[in-house]
Amino acid sequence: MKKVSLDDISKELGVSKTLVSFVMNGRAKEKRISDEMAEKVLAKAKELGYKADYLARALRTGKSQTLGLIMADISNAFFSKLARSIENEASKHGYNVIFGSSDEDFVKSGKLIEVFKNKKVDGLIICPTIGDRRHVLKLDKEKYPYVLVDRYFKDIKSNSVTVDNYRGSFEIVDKQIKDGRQNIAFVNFNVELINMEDRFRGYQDALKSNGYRFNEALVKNVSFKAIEEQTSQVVEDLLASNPKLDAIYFSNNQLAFLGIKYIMLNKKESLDKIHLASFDSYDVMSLMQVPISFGVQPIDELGRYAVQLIMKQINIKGTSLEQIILPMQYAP
Amino acid sequence: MKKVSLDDISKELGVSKTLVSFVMNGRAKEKRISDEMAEKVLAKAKELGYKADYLARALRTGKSQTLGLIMADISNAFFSKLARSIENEASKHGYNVIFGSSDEDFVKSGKLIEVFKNKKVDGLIICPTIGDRRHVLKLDKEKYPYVLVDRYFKDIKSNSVTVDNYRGSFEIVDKQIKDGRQNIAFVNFNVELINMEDRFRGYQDALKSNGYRFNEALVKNVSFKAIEEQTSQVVEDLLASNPKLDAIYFSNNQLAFLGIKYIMLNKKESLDKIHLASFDSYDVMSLMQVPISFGVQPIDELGRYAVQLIMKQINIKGTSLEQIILPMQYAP
DNA sequence: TATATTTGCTAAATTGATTTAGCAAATAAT
DNA sequence: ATTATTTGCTAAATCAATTTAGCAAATATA
Repeated sequence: MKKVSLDDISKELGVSKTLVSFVMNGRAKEKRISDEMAEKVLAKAKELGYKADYLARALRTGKSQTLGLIMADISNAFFSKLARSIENEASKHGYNVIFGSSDEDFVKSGKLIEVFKNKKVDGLIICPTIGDRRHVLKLDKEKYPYVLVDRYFKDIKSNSVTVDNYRGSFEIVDKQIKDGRQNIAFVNFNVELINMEDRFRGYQDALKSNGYRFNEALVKNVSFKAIEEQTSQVVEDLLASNPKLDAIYFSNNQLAFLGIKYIMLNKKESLDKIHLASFDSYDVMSLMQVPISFGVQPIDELGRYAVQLIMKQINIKGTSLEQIILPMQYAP
Repeated sequence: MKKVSLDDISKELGVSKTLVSFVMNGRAKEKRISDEMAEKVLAKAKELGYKADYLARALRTGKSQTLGLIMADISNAFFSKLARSIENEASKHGYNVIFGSSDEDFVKSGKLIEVFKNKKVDGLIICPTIGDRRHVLKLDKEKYPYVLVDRYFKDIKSNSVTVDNYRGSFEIVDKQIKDGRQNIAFVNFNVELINMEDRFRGYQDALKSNGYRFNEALVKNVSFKAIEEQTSQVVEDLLASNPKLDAIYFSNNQLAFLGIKYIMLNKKESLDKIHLASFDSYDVMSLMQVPISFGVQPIDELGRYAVQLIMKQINIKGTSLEQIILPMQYAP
């Protein structure tokens, strides 16, 4: 007793559904439909509570008014905020968002891409892992609209929105040095993400530009799959084998959280001598009674620009690709 | 050069697409299609890289293999974890999730419900606000599959998965009292959410069962729209006007976070005398150097059961409605 | 007055699947 | 040998829109 179709309206009015369709799509003038007829149609549509069926329209037009969003893990604060920003901006354009988490696993993301394409999303917003390189190349070849967020590939020209990971990381480490820290450890993800690489370079160059030598022993890599145990292990190692250590810099919020957790529960006393830093943060970080400095990512803009780029790509054919790099913000 | 349709396969093999469709849906036996023909079809489908078009299928069958998820705000830790759990479970059933945030605003959620229905999601998972009552009733009338999560309506029989807010709240306050706190303030949302009400009742009854009298002046309500300023204000008031105050109990994670934030930045010294409690938590809460006790919600189960209920509703007609109430877990 | 143009509208194809109803031919039963 | 059943397959309708091509009637132009 629910669904009202174009047919229902056209039959009630004794006109063709072509006409109704034109009116409903605001093409009445263009298709020179008389004003009175257009009004009658609109009135009847309102009366019957007509809503165009997205699926039917999408099938015919190939446009679903839906974006696909693929991130490592929506339950991570960074990504969930990003998702919200993307949702908001998409909504302004009349779009909804269908999402999936890849857990930094390109097999998962590959499947998600295929399914989303098959569900005819009008564009994909992807936080890719290294392994997504071939998926991205495929999208390029197919000319499927997509935007990379937070990460990108140096040698693939894509639409992308990222923060200036190198600069941000440099500033954070530089500040540590200016504040007098001499032995700064770096805890990074071992996934070969371009942004992780850039953060590493920022760390190295900040040392170099201050005349410090790079010490291999102070750099630790942690695997995403065993992030909790390995972060603990790595922090334990750093504390145990570097008596002069006076700072630990974590390359993202998860690592920082786990590192802090380990220290708070096991080596709280070490905080007297050791300062902490994190590229990325959680809201609560500033409230923790821990000596920590951190970067703040412009997540809102990240999402907003991502949607804006994908919208251009979708709506304007022949739009050129853009790489947007946003500056970091800082705290304490 | 991309899309391979049933027609393509049927033409290449010189058979009807009916046959191809049957084979692709695993109904070859049932439709007594010869084994060799079935094999030929499958081989050709593989060769051409055929993937059924979800939209076309959805249009015909009315099933989109997509769930609609409506929550207050996906960027909130509670909801983003819930979303992830829902995503995981949905994926096991071959479903994707399209989401939207309502900001506790029933106009927004109403629109989201309409759009998602129009996009033919097979079921809705909703964290409703009070105002969603009529939306839920409408869904009932239309027999549209939905599940309420985290919140429900006492007088509407729905599928729902919630935690035992009353019991959880009671336990938290009871523990405060057992630990010697005598003047326990309660900071709550002023939205008339059933779970907020239940938490309030739990607070009241814990006081009563311990022979304490309920003190109106210790209960403060905060509006969702001005949550940050009001929480600060309310905490300031409580501290200022109740010299005997020895505990503040926040009814959810956001309030607790903002309350802690205010105290840490403005009234840190008060923490000597005052203990904090929160119904709900953030991961980091246990690491904050703050005297706090909190409940831990079984978010994973919340999401898992929600999807399981909606799947039953979708797949088995005449399934009866279930109300699942999960026990809380606790920390410190 | 004859031709051209504009106005207002419609039939039918299309999108890509699912599904109902049913047709020949082959096999089985009587 | 005749009827009944089974086997293997297909045509066409359907889902609900969009869009192309085009038809009469009314008006304008020559």
